[in-house]
Amino acid sequence: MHDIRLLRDQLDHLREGMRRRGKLAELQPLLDRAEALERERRAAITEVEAQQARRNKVTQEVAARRKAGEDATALIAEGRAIGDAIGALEARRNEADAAVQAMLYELPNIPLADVPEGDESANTVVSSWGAPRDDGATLTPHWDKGAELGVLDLARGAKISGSGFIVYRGAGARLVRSLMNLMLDIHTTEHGYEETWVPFVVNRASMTGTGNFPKFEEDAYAVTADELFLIPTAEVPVTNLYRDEILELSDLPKTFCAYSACFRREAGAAGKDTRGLLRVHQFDKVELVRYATPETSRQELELLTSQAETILQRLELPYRRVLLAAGDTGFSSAMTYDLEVFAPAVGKWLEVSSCSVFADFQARRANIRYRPAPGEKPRFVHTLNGSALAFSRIIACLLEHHQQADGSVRIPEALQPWLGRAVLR
RNA sequence: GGACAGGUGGCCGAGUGGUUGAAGGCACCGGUCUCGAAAACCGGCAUACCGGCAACGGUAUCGUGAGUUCGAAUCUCACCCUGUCCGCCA
Repeated sequence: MHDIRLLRDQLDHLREGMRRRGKLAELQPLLDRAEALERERRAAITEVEAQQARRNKVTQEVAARRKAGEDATALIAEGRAIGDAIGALEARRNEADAAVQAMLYELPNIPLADVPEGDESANTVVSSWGAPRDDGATLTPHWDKGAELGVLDLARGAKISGSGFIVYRGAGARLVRSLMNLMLDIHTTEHGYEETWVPFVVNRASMTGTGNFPKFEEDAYAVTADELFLIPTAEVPVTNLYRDEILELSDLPKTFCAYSACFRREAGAAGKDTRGLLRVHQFDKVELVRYATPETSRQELELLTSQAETILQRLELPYRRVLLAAGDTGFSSAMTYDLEVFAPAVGKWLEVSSCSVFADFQARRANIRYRPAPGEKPRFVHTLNGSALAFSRIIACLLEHHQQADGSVRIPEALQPWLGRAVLR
């Protein structure tokens, strides 16, 4: 969420950010209305407070007269009249305030200066590692290979839950557990992250804090009886760990990693790249989250992304780093790198990680602050997060990229101690 | 799920209708003292918003929301959370 003051002081900046996202035409009317409402809101506040000040004076005078044993009937009547007037004014103020808030919740973050403007066609490959296989036509797609090896059981997943819910079996199930161990161990021992284990359902305030709600509520599975929501990513519970808290400067950067299952309804995505493990309703992921100062957050995005890349290198999967253009950058994000791995049999680059810096967009929503120095006013932290990594697409890529001529699948060395074998056959 | 008890400032804690934004203590910041520190003493010390170039003025905030009242931390209702006991349970 944006600082409401942007609507008064930096409307041009806000407008320019929306333009670079390619959203100005769509959002211009909203911005105009928000700007007008914000003025109305302030006028209403001023009026309400003036009447409240009047009432406070009258009230105090009543007290004084009572104490002196004098009559206060007239004053009490006046107070009653003021009270009625305040009621009406307050309603007007609350209405304007709620309307402005609602609009602010609908405005995406402003992209950083080094984010290219335009839609996804302006996404830029900034680096790459390893060589994608060019013999994809001779390879078996992961959904067939997984079934053949007995590690994937898509049909039974669909039976017990629905399409997009995956059953891993045997070495496949152990592969999930192995990936979790590998990733968490690297991030805790080599990258210094604190390991956390967090709830997979959260309340509305948490979903709002990270920017998932209210705009994207339909993307989440809800436990309606308790008004709880299945997390789409561990980013939600972990970023909200310090919601409504004030950190010390010495606490920063604060860094967490967490495994979680991730739940996404994928409403509206039906039929699009949904084969096999490409797009599923429930998947597993290890997530990295950082709380940073505004001064270091941009640089920490580079660090975070490189830490995610470490995992891909250990898994010996060729990948590329893509800087998302403004129009393709997520709602809450100020700048995002996607990591994509080539799945040769599918013939596509699969997004296996998305690393973002949110500036103070999430921190303002979630009210996460830090004190720059003792006695100084708290400021909003900057938040970052990135998948490192999402398992399902990694498993798809492992099954395809590491396929051998005899139909077996080679297990990268880093994974072997956890999986207890060097080959799936 | 049931029965009690409770939610007050960074922390502890007083406060049951009228200068209480809130006593007192701790912590923190500045000063005196000291070679320096501790102790002692003096002073300061919430947040957000509105108006104002500023000085400053105003408003709100005692778990959350609604209500009663001229006036609510104090009274009423609903909800949330915490603790204890009981029940249930991996």
